[in-house]
Amino acid sequence: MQNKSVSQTEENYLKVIYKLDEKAEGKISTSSISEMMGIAPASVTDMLGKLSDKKLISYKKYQGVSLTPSGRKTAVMVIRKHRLWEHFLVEKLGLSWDEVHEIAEQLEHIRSEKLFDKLDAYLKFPKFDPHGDPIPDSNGNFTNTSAIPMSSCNLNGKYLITGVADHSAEFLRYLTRTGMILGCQFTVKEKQEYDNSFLILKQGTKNELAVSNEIAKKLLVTKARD
Amino acid sequence: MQNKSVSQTEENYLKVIYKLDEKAEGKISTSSISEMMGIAPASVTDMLGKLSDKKLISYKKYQGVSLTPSGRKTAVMVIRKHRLWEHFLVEKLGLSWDEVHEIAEQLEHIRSEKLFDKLDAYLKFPKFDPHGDPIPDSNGNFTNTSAIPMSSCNLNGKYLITGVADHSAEFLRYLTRTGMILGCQFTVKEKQEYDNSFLILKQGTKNELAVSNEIAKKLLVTKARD
DNA sequence: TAATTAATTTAGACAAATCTAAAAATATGT
DNA sequence: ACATATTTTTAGATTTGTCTAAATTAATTA
Repeated sequence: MQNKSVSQTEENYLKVIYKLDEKAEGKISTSSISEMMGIAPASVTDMLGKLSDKKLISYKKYQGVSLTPSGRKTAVMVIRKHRLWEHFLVEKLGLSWDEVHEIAEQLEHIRSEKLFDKLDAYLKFPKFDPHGDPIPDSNGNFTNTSAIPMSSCNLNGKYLITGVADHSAEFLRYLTRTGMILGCQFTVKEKQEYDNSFLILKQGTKNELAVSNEIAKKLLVTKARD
Repeated sequence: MQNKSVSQTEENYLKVIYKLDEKAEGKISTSSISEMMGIAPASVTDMLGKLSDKKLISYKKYQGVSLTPSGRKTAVMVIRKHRLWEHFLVEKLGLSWDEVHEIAEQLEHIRSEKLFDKLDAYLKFPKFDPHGDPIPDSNGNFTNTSAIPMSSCNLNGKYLITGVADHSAEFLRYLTRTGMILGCQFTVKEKQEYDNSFLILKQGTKNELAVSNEIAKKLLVTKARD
């Protein structure tokens, strides 16, 4: 009953299933996986059979899939590697947060326990990646955060930007341009009724900044003490 | 006339062809590639056809192969990536020189110009990897060295260990155990006629060390000023 | 140089991961 | 609840990189 080896492709499927599970939008369907991966539904069905044979997912035809403990662990370890590399690329090599995802997609499949133990230590066991996503530790445990979407901030509340819900390069570059980067503190000055947009005042600045509801939904914040 | 994309597998073939070319043992044959890669000769023939179609090698049936400029460039860039990563793994992460090869074999296929520019700068543009092999710069130029095998050292000559001709983990661990690591300086005290072994005195030590011809052939040294 | 041996290539097959088109199962709407 | 629409699966094909066995070419040796 050995750990059968898991291919890169299989790792990618598990990662996507994990992410769909995390979103908790009910059943994980063949089509949702197909759509997220840009792969034909028939190909997904095929792979689900293989992952099921390897006991990485449980799968009944037409009924959607779920991760087994072993499949979940594999997925979490891929995510751990991805986020550790992203941290490295930004903090050590000085790449920007909008250009590390693609590179980390490649690096996340490197196989070497020891490498990742050493990398983790070298980076001082970071808890979060450059987008504010938690980095699971070597046992697969995540740090819990109480981040909420900016769209649910209270008037006059003081918050800290701690994450993003949209990882696209375009969105990240928009945030960089407007100075809404991780760690930035702000106070909600106004909440517009008609379009749910905000006027915020960033700490250390003078001019208020308008933030649309679209943007606010994609920004994750935590309450700062006033 | 675009750069067609080169698969990981193709990169590995080009790297092996490059290394066989470097050894300059005459014609690069199907069987030498087969042997070095542990892949059946028939499979190699097949791949040579593909590489030839892509103009990465020139290949006439039964006549052996040689790299085209484009194939050589690809090979050199793979070697550059491999050696940069090895340097990183040893100097930054603290892995030992006998355990980095396998990991670098995976890392050498990561695609991102920018990553390697940044990594190179981060490592301060190293000229040599942990085994003393030269790291080509971003234009593919190698630093020239005048290393010779230790087996051709002169009696009473003073030398510096600067490289290895055998990269196996076993050999590297043997060197580590006996303290014959890169940068170590020594003087040749005796040269045995009957077995071509040496007695050397390492700088800063008191006891002479016996080095068999087998070992001496696999150690690369440069003359030190006396 | 002719015969034998060795190296190389060809032919045909296979596994992994994908595709398209068609069939089957499930879900939806009046 | 039945007809229709959607989702999922099956079937069969394709590409890449590999294999073994057989055929062909080149090299060696008697």
